[in-house]
Amino acid sequence: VVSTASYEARAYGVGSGMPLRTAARRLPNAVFLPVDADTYLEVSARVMEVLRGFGVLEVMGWDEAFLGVDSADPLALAREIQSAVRSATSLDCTVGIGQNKLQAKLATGFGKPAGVFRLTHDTWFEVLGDLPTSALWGIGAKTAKKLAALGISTVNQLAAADPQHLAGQFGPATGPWLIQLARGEGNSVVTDVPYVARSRSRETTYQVDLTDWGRVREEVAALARELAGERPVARVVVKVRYAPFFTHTHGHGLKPSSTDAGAIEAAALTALDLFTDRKPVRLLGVRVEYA
DNA sequence: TCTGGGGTCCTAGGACCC
DNA sequence: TCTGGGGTCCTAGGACCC
Repeated sequence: VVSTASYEARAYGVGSGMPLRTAARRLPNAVFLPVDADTYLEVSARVMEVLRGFGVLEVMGWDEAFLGVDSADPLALAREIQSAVRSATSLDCTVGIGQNKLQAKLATGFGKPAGVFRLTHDTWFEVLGDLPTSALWGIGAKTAKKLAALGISTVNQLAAADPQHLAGQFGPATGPWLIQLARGEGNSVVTDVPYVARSRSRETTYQVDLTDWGRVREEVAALARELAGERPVARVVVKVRYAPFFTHTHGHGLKPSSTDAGAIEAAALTALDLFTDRKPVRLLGVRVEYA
């Protein structure tokens, strides 16, 4: 699928997640480039180093980070950051400014491409109030649809909703959290403490569906072995996507937890044994959860 | 439009215990 | 013989994000 697309390509309806076949049909003369993860990682590290010079940095991915800064003139600081990144890497970036991470994240969307945008508690509703709930960071297509069925379509409407009612519909944590989102309220703590992963996984979609279960076992064993490392594994979860795109998972705990590749492989195969369906397999995945 | 790979967090139901 | 109420843990699935 398409990882990302230039703004020129987006104008023709090509974007992230789209099957390459579809993209090629919409834009037959587009330039298609392979993913070059090593280069992205290297350039990302250079950008992050520049940003670290400006404040507390919380890295969110290859191309995104929160910077914790108090500034009397945040717009000027944003321009400074952009020119520092540009001179170090010749890359453009967008800076979103907010009074918390939610506001900064959403402001970034309004600043693209390569601009600066600022959101505050005072401007929140004026900018976002009439937008669909899916404009919020954390509300996707499914939740937006469910909210719409309850008569809640805009950010304003969600901000005015009853937390108890939404708790009943979405669960005790998620319901009230949705309303906080709509009010522009959220965490403003930016932290640079090194992130410790809860899990690691490997998965593969096969170009030709797997029909031989012996082969399925071999593939799962190989994926599991790739995940063995320094950290003790407490649980192994196997994912199987059958040809018609139905996906299921089964897991198996390791007691005691272990770093041993053989033990991790054995746990994966035990989990795989919980699958009894022998339909053609499109994807296999293994995830290890750390103690 | 026939749908990648790597993650996180929350929910609901069942098992089990007191 | 069948039963309440509360709590914790485990598991599979769902939703979302980069």
